[in-house]
Amino acid sequence: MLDPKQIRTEITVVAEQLKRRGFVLDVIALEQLEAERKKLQVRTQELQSRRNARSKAIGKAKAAGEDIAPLMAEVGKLGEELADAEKELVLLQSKLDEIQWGIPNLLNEDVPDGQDESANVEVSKWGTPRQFDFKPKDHVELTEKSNRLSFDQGVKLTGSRFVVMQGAVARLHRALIQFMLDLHTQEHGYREVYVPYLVNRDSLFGTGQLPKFGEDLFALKGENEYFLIPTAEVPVTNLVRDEIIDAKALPLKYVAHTPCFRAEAGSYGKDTRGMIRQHQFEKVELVQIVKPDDAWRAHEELTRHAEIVLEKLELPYRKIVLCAGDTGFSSAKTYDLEVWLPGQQCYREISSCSCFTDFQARRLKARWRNPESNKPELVYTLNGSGLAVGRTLVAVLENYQQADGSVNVPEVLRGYMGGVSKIV
RNA sequence: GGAGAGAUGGCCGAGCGGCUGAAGGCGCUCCCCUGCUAAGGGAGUAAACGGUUUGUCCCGUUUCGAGGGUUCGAAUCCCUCUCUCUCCGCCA
Repeated sequence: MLDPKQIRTEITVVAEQLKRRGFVLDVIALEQLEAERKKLQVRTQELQSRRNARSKAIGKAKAAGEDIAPLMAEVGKLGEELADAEKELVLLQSKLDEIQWGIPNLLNEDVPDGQDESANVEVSKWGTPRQFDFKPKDHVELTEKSNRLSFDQGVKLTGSRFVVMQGAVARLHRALIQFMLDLHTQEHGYREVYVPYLVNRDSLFGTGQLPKFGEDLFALKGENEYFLIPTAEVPVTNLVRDEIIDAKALPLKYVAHTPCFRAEAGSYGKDTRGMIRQHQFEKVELVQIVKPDDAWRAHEELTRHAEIVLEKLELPYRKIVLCAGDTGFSSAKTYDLEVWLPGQQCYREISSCSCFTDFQARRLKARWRNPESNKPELVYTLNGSGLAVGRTLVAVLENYQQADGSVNVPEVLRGYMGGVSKIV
């Protein structure tokens, strides 16, 4: 969430900035609620103060052996008045909270204007799409005969948008995960973490999935209110919830491999073919917790770490910066990496790297102790896919396919494949 | 699943109706002392929110796992929940 103080004191500036996203802030309603809040809070606190003073006086009088009856009578009415004021204040505050929790993050000034993905801006391009001397198949066709990628079996076991992998493809998928984890831990300085795949409401609130985007989540039935994680961002970033981190410990750099579960209500009809959009997929996620001053440098660095995965796999990609209207709710700036898919003859998103400034940290109460002020201040959080494994698998299959339907194994993965250089 | 114990500040840990926002210790900051190091002496050190000022000064409120209750007054008493630990059972 945004700083409530900022919303209060610079409401027109905030509203103006949010307009870039196409978000309309109801300034008048907010100002009115705020004025009421102020009045009520001051009144409530005044009543509390008087109640406290009276109660203290009763204590003293009692200790001195004086008659406390008159004091007791005086404080009686005060209590009722106070209870009413408190109730009203709580109600009002919850209204304000609801509005504030629904306001997206302010955008970094580098973010280009635009309403939707058509306005995203390409930043760079790496590699050149391979020229095939045959018509390249997409990953579905490629694996059809061998049944190494079976959407029918996924449907049988669960339903649409689930997949079963077998044999060499399943192994390639696992190899990708190992390769990514090793790269990030050994060369990029991340700490590997293993985290729960089920999280509670507080965690989802902390990273911003709740209360606004609950329909994208799978929730468990049962005694406890648990949700399947839509990304490792949720459990990993929540590691710092309610913590005050020593300045010397920053930056924290975590990498985690987890499955991700997304209901994505409303996405039906889009990407129905193949494993581009599944309810369950694997991802290797990078998370950084940094000092505010380091955030933008860290954002470039983290994005670079994701790019390197693609480069080592020799997969052509481009890097784009999302425009104002396409940038996610919690993010201040997002780069997407898009990999070339010969089967679709286009670039498709394979990584999304975002800087959330203090937006998540404020919800998380994630702070660090700034040695300059010696006071706790909010950290900045970042994350990015490094990479989405399912889509990387698709990219490898399609880019490394041969005319005979076999697939070469990328050089860097062969060690993870027991030396196998080709999947027949 | 059964039985018991517990949850207090950055950390450890006392308190068990008013004088406690909270003893003591550790850590941290500043100062003094000692030729480095080690040791020692002194002072300070919770957060959130609001008012006020925009001066990091002052005033107030809230917070001792969470929520409710008793009371003029709750860290302290009662109820519910969550979590942690110990023992037993079961289990990868």
